Amino acid sequence: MLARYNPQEIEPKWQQRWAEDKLYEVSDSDPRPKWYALTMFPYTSGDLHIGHWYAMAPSDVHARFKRMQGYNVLHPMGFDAFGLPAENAAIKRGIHPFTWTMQNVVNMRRQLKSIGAIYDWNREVVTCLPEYYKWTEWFFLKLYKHDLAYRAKAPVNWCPQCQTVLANEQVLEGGFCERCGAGVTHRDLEQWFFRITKYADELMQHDGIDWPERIKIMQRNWVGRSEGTEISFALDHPGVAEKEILVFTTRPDTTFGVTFMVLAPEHPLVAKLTAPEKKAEVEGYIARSRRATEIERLSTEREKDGVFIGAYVVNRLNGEKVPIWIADYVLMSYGTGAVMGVPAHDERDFAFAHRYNLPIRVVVAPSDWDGGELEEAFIGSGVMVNSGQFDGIPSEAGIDAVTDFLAEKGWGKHTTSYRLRDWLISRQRYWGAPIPIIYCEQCGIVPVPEKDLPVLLPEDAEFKPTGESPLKYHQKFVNTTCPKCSAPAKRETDTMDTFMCSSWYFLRYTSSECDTASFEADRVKSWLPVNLYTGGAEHAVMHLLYARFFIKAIRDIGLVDFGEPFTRLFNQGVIIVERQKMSKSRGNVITPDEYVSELGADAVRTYLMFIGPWEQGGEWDDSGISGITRWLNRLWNLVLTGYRRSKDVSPEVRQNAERELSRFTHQTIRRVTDDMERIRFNIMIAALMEFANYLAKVAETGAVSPSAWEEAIDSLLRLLAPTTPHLAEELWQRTGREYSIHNQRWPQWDEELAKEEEITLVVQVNGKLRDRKVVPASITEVEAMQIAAESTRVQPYLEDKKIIKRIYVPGRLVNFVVK
RNA sequence: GCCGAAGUGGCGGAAUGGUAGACGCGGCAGUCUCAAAAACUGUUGGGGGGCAACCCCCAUGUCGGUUCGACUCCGACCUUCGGCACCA
Repeated sequence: MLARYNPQEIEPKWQQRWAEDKLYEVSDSDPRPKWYALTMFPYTSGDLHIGHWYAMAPSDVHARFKRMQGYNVLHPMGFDAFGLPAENAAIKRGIHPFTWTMQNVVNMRRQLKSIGAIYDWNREVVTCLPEYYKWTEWFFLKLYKHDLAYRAKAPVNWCPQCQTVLANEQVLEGGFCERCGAGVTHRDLEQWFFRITKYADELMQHDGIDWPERIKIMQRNWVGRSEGTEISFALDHPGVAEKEILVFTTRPDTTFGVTFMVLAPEHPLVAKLTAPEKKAEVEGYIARSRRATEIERLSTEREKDGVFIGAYVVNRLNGEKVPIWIADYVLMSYGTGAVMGVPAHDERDFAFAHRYNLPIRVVVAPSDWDGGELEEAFIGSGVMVNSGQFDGIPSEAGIDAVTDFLAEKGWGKHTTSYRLRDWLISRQRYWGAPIPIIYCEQCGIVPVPEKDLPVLLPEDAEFKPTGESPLKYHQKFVNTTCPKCSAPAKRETDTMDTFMCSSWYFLRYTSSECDTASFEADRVKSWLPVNLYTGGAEHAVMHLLYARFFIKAIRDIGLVDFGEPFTRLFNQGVIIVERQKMSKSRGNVITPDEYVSELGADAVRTYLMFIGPWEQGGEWDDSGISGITRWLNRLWNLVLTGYRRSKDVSPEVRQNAERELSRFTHQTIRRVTDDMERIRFNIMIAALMEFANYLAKVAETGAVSPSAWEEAIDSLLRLLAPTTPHLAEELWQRTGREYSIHNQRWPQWDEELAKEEEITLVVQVNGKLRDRKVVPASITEVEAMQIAAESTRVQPYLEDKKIIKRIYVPGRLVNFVVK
């Protein structure tokens, strides 16, 4: 009696054996070529959900595939452990963020082990441990020293009721505090930034890296480079030192059409320029705009409103007085925080001018223009009019002509502007890596000396529900002495954005036990850059852009010798539940644990890969998982039920059957290998299913020799090993093969053996399918044409018609175009 | 709103300019069984025709275009998903 497939028994057994044998321990000195397969590490949210499995299981399959191909594979795992939810747990449930996080780590590590992946746990990193964040702080000091970190004012969400800073996530739709419901406003704080904009141009380049086109496009749009002109408008206002306001425009050719100027409400000149009688209105408008989110402010659908502040600038090109307005569709963080209003040639300005009855002056004439008023903004090109000495010039040429003229006069210059802003890393929170800076009254900003790192998070911080950053009220933490002059001084109480922790964790995996450096240079040199980085598509822009910036920055500092951290990138799609992204706060989390304990890790791994293209993700639906379980059972029975050769098979039939078996085997190896390389897991599984179905038929007929059968089974098991590591190992052992299958080589295919002998030739008339003919693969064009023309199914469509064209696609079809 | 994707049987999907629906789920019929479950076998896009082997027409979100030929390329629109800088 054949034993039943029992994953509950074999999976723990092999996981234990592999661990005992240290099968997946990675050696740095292994002479084989290296392959670094990195999966984005999970945030320590508490439980591994099915979305995590969707990220981890397929990437493990690919890493195992590379391993069998003969690479020394590093496929590490760790935890992104700082962040907001830990602090929320502290406030809500009175549990310390460290305790909460480490409990989660323990649970998630256990869950991760159930996947049956090749993680080498000796290399695990946990970003909230001092031995890790010491080096996060160290990197901050490096960036600071090389002038890549600076302080500036920036707005934060502020709840006046709770007296606290809120994350965007904590602000409900309509701008209300999630905790108390009060209206959230923005408040400016002095904060730390990294100069990512210094690398804007380089970040737009993705030369030499194999990334999905859509991700590259998103990153380029995020950086948003735009060529234009900075124009100075003359300012002469009593009691104001500034003598100009700068604007950025991509359309200097329309400068003669300026009829107003718009400043961002946050613009520093607004307070100085506002006329006394306008003060109340302006301040009211500013207060309102401080409550709007950036998405709201930039929406092109929202009605543009604004307020005249009662002051003017002068357009130097024509000497005209131009009224200054403020409007919240202008952001302080883009360009110069000021735009010139050219209603005739910009849609937003047109709407704005209409609303407030501002003049609309045409300065670029549309080709069919009658000199009258415009129905809508004309944003195309034409001939310049009403533009002084530039009249008659085509507006495209006018862009340079006006810019050159302005530059000559010292009134402007060609410049490049970016949508990308510098990276704000300050967080007014406890649970993050402290920013290692000390403020001394005498010496100013003083970095913590490297020998004093890490700046430790105090364990006994208070998590008052209405407080600000707990560090701010922790006297022992705040009060220190200046490293330079030893006078009493205060520590920075903000911590770092967690994207900082995740910008270098992949370096740490190479040297996780090293306590004398952030990483060992020779180990990073041999492992990095990462060969294949996989993770959620939700990280397409921010994390991936920050990590690229970080590596470029430390390359220029001289710490690494490469500029791109991830050679190949693959973003899997998002698993959604009830049409929404899975998240604890939405309460729609699907845990894999029950599936794993009931059906086994191999079944869950396989199912997740089978449900569709990995990059697409999709709605979670477990209705098909039984198909995978059935298939694994069939594989078990197929391999373990002894093969019986049929006696009444002629030598000729046997020879044909064996040739066909070998062809199918080699075609399958080719398909599976190709699908693995191209990360097309769903059709890879389908190919394996087809192979297994075919083998079942072969077993039924018994037409091939036992040795031919064994050869096919051998290939099948090797092809299965990455996807179903436990099942493959068990079957490998039960069929008397040498432990471990995971140290075996990936099978090779022979192109000759895989070759088809026959093809189906499709015959079309005017592109419509009319017949199919099975013909030898070696058929010539002349033969194919003849067979096609002679087809009795095709003939009726050719009668009384003239063939005007014959199309032949070798190995595929013949198409007669008739009239 | 802006940026990036996706839309194909009852369902997940396959087909990357050349046979639409591979593979799987579900359904239906059968085998086994006292019965059921499991397992196995067959069948399964819609409509029409034929006793039958089969044949014809329609069909890839909507509308239009390019091409001998379009799920695939181009344009417009609709719907859904991801991101929008403090969730990570």
